[in-house]
Parts: sequence; C-alpha cells; structure tokens
Amino acid sequence: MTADKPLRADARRKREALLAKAREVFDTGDFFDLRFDDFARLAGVGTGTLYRHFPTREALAEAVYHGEVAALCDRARRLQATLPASEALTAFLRGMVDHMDAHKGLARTLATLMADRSSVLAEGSRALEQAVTDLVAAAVREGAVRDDVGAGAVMMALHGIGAAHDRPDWRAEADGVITLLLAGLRRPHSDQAIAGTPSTRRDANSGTPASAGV
Amino acid sequence: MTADKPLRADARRKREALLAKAREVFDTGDFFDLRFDDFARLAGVGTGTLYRHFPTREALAEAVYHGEVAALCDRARRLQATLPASEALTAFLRGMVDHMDAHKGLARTLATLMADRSSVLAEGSRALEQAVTDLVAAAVREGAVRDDVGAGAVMMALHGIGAAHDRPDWRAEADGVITLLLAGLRRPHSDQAIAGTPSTRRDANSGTPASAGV
DNA sequence: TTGACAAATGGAGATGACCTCCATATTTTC
DNA sequence: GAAAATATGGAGGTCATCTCCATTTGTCAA
Repeated sequence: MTADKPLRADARRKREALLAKAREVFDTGDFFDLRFDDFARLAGVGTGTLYRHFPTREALAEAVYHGEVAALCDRARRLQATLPASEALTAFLRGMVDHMDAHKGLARTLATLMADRSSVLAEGSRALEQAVTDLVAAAVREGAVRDDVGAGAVMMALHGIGAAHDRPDWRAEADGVITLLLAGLRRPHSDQAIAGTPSTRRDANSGTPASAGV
Repeated sequence: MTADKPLRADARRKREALLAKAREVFDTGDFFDLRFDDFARLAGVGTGTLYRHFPTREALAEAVYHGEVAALCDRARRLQATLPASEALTAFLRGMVDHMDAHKGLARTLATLMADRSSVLAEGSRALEQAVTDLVAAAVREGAVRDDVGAGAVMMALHGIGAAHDRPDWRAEADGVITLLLAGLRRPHSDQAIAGTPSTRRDANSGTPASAGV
C-alpha cells in the first residue's frame, strides 16, 4: 500500500524534528493556539517543508497517533500472551485510562482532531480496534464474556472517554465507564433482560432503523 | 443570569430565521462545508446581523443545542413520572439512541463542535446531565442500580456514542454501548469484582493519578 | 575528488475566510 | 407623526493558510 521511498537524509532529519516537536506540543495542549506556520518555525523548519511533509494538521496528528496506537497494540498483545483472556481485557482497558491520564494533553488533542470530520484518524485506529476485538473475542471464547455485543461498542465508549477531556472529574468518571463496561460485558447469569424493556426490539436485526419517539 | 431584553420585532424575526436555517443545515451535515458568511446569505440575512446574533459558530450551535436539550429533559421528566426508576432510565437511554439516529446529522455536528475545545456546549448540556443524574439517583434509591458509579460515567459514554458518528455500524454499536451500560449499572449480585483486577486500586480515591503502565 | 542530477528547503506573497464598522433602514415611543 | 432607540447589511481590513520556485543540500557515477 504505502510504497515508502528511501527518503533523503536531510528530509528524514526534518521529518523527525517535526514529529518530535509535534508530540511535545500536543502533550502541552498548545497545538490549537499555534499558527501552523509558527509551528514550523518552532520545529526549526520552513513553512514549505512543513507542508511538504504534513499537508494538514490532521496528517501530522495521524503520524503521531500511529506511534501511540502501535504502543497500545504491543501492550495488548503482551497482555493477551500473559494473562487469562478476561483479565487481559480488564488490564488493557484499565491501563488505557492510565495512559490517557498520563498523556492527557495528547489524548485531548487527538480526540479533538478525531472529531473534526476527518476520518483519517479513524483509519489509523483500525489497528487499535483490531487489538480490542481480539481481546474481547478471546474473553468470549473463554466463556466469561457475553457474545452479543461487539468490540465496536467498547471502542465507542473509549472514544467517549477520550473526547470528554476537560470534565472536572475526568479520572473518576473514566474509571467508572470502564467499570460499567466490564461489569456489562460479564456474561449475564440467567435473566437476560436488565431492567425494563428496550425501546425497540432489534437484537438480531441490524438493518432497519426504527424512528421511534423523540 | 441572562436578563433577556424584549428584543425588537425584526430582530426576533431574523433570529428565528437564523435558527431555523441552522437546524436545517446542521441536520444535513453541511455546516462545516459552508463559509459562515454564506450561511448568513443562505438564511436571508446580512453578515453583520449574523454576527450580532451569534458571534461564533459555537454560539449558534449552543442555541440549537438548547432546544434539543430541553426536549430531552422534558422526556426524562415524563418518563420518571410514569415508570419505575430503572425502567425510566432504560427507556431514556434507549430513546436517546433512537433520537440520535433520527437526527444523525445534528448529533454529528454537535459532537464535533463539542469536541472543539469550547466548553460552551458543556455548559449547555448541564441540564441534560442533571436529568441523567436524577434518573440514575432514582434507580439507585430503588435499589436496582449500583451506587459506586456516578452519572458522569454515563454521560461520557453517551458522548462517545455521539462523537463516533461515521462508524459504519453505528446503530448496532450504539445499542451495544447502552446494553453494556445498563447491564453494568445493575447492582452486582454478590461478587463485586468483575473479571481480573483493576490495574490500580482507586475505588475511594479520586486524588492521586497513578502513572502506571504502557 | 568532482561534476551533474535529483531531492529537499524556506520564506515571500497570493488567497480567501472571518469579523468589524457604520451609514442606512426599521420599530417603538411619546 | 416625529424623535429616539434599535437593528440591518455588506464593503473592506486583517490574518492564518498554503503555493511556488530560486536556492541549497545530498547522492551517485566516473
């Protein structure tokens, strides 16, 4: 797919400088207060060069994001090889919050960029989603986790955690979300229904959207 | 707080026109492809007038959002008055997805704007959060729902649903999130722990962030 | 080493969106 | 119906974004 060309020496150097500065500025959270041109200057690079390497803010974000995702995927794989499936899942999700907490500015920035309708990042997170899918699938196979809710739902919730930066009580609430997810994923004992009735019956029906009330 | 002045007749008319057009364009999803100036023209209003009424895109969004939130809060109150607490909560959350599904473009637009670091909207959703908080609190009082996870977590997850527009299988996944939330909220039977151990013990400790993992 | 070709750089300047300002128009009040 | 108050609209200033190309830097063969 990506036929990566050998890239000349100085090009590589500048590119690296840009990425490094980007990670730094992302983490500080100052990315949006910065003129893109000024960012170039800050990284010791001309405007043209910046644009040559990263045509848009999103492209830059994507590159940074890739690193993040790769690290998380590694971690997922390591956990899956070490722990029983459901524990691996738990550890991964809990760790995810830790990670976001430690790099709040970055998570914040990425979530913001993600929300801009540039599905560029969605593409980048494909790998992450695969990792989560694997974790969930393993836990399902192990029998500890229900099989009627896909990993996509978990991804959505994670997205919510990332996007809800600037909530005053972010950490506690993020942990809360994970707790609910994990508790919710646990295979129901016998009584399928939770409480009350779903507004629309659509358990095994992913086609027709029901345009019910308000 | 907001000392609403009587507002002259023509002003009211223009304002209304702007809001109507806004709702329309939001719902179509074309809001971001539109120069703000052109939006004014589209609503049959001069640029100056647009800016007088809504100084920023976000201000406009907030106004539209207010209507949405009010409707949802009404619905929450109605449900709470009609149904047992846990059923009311279920119905509300399920209905929320229905609503987002029916007005996907609008939800999309709002979520995007929400993510731009303009906590203007966060302010606007205060009321919605209060409604959810009330629903959860009632369910807790009724004994059907755990009391160690606040409504904030639910808000986060909802935010995730809204923000994760443009997922190909959005509807099913959104339903999945709600299912997990509801199942997770159900008061645990006896075994508190879900599966495995949380990476950091912090159940009654909202202060120190643990910079663990990855 | 040197010459020649390819690749990359950087910053001056065009572009175009955003927002302000104020002369004119509309509404309200007395 | 006239004056005072309030609102309108669009021409034009401002400023971030991005393009273009003359110049510099790196690579490779002889």
